[in-house]
Amino acid sequence: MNSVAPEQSPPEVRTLAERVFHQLQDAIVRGELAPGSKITEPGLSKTYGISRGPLREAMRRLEAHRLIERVPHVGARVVKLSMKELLELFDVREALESMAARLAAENMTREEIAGLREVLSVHERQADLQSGEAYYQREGDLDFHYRIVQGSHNRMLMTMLCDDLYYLVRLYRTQFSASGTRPQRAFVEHHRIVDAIEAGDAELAELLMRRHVSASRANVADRYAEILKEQAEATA
Amino acid sequence: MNSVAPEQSPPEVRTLAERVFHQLQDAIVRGELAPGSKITEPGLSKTYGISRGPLREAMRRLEAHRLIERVPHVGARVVKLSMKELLELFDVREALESMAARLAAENMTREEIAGLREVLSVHERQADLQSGEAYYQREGDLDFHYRIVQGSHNRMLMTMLCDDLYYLVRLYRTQFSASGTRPQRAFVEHHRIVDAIEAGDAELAELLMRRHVSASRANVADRYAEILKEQAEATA
DNA sequence: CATCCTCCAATTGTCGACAATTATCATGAA
DNA sequence: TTCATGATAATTGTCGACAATTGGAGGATG
Repeated sequence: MNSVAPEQSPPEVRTLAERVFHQLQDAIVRGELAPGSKITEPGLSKTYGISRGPLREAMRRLEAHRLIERVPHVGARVVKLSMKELLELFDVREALESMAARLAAENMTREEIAGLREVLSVHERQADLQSGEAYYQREGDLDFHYRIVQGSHNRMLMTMLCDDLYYLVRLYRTQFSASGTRPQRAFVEHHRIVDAIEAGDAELAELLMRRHVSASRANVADRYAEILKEQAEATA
Repeated sequence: MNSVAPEQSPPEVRTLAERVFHQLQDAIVRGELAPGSKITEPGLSKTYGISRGPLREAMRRLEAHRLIERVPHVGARVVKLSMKELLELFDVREALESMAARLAAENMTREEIAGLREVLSVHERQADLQSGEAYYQREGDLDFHYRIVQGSHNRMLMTMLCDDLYYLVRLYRTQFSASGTRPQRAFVEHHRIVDAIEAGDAELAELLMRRHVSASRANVADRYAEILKEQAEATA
């Protein structure tokens, strides 16, 4: 057991359209389909060996999940996150995930909390390993957030975060090749959040999660400012 | 000018699939398609005079917007909100709209604030009219929330709330025939929120919006508890 | 040389037909 | 009567072909 990425219970692949939807979703998030690149229906149709009917339905779902952008009679492109949009994403995450933490503190079962602690200990072991493997850390980070959202017992929140926003988060990580968020500091923050949840302190859990996401956002913004500065100096 | 319901800038009706999507969206929100009723593709295809291709794409969009629920090889039904799901919706709104109010306090322009005050004054005039017209009050309430979300200048938030959640809110209002939210109290709360936004007090705006949505949620929950109680007495 | 127009290839939008799956209902047995 | 069972009708999933729209190449014109 212990797959890093949380597995969907029913992968829902009973139809061609759903299968190709998941395949495309994966390809986009992994960066196999370059951000901003145009995707044509005949092209994908041949690549995946299906007709355009189911393909178009898959694309409609991708569009709804904000992974591609379509213009009528023109075509579709893989979404390309700007820094502005990335910061917007963080604001939305801050709002939703802090609410999730609050609800988790109120609703999580003992078993769920135990599972959450298990995730934490796995992360610590990885941190001890001096992991240069940023990938697993990143996925592990998402795993942590996943479980808290699940613990909120709010299906609407779960859908919004796990089915929609987290794919965008993954996409951002590949697009910006974002290696680092301060792992050690994040670990501490994760621990404190779990402590608050276990204590049933909803307000504190909410506040800590909010700071956690906000700090992550600030980190990204700072890194971006640095990059801009370096570029300016390079051209000068 | 001054349409109560905010008009989308480009109604995006360049294709059959989009037109029928909006038509169906409207029909569902208005209750013309009964909640929980099954909708078949041949049926709608004949009703709207289009083939099943574009219709299926429209249905995929409706599914993504949570207005219908589909099961592979079985069919689709108009969504029927349970009280549990309705309360979940309020939690999500509380998280997102309080964030929107905070951002609005930081980013709204003078013109936007003026427009917001205009909305308030329209509501007051309606309130003076002893309006039994709950409908306009409800739409006016959404208009108020719309403008604040717009004022956040966060496109992702705008899409989530205006394009997705607010249709569910409308749907709930028809399904539960929810006439009343404490209009007079809501007006006062609206005013205080605008005051905070105009003062640029992000924290206060956020807090007030949060309380506003939370109070609305509590109101719904109380009404529901009453109904349950009445039903229990009726059967007894 | 720049600008506009025309035509053409490619892509998207739409349609009707066929295949696969499911729900219904009638039939019969316990 | 009730339950299992199988045929049948209806609905969903998929496909290929045709129509409509777009973007660009190429040439004509100022």
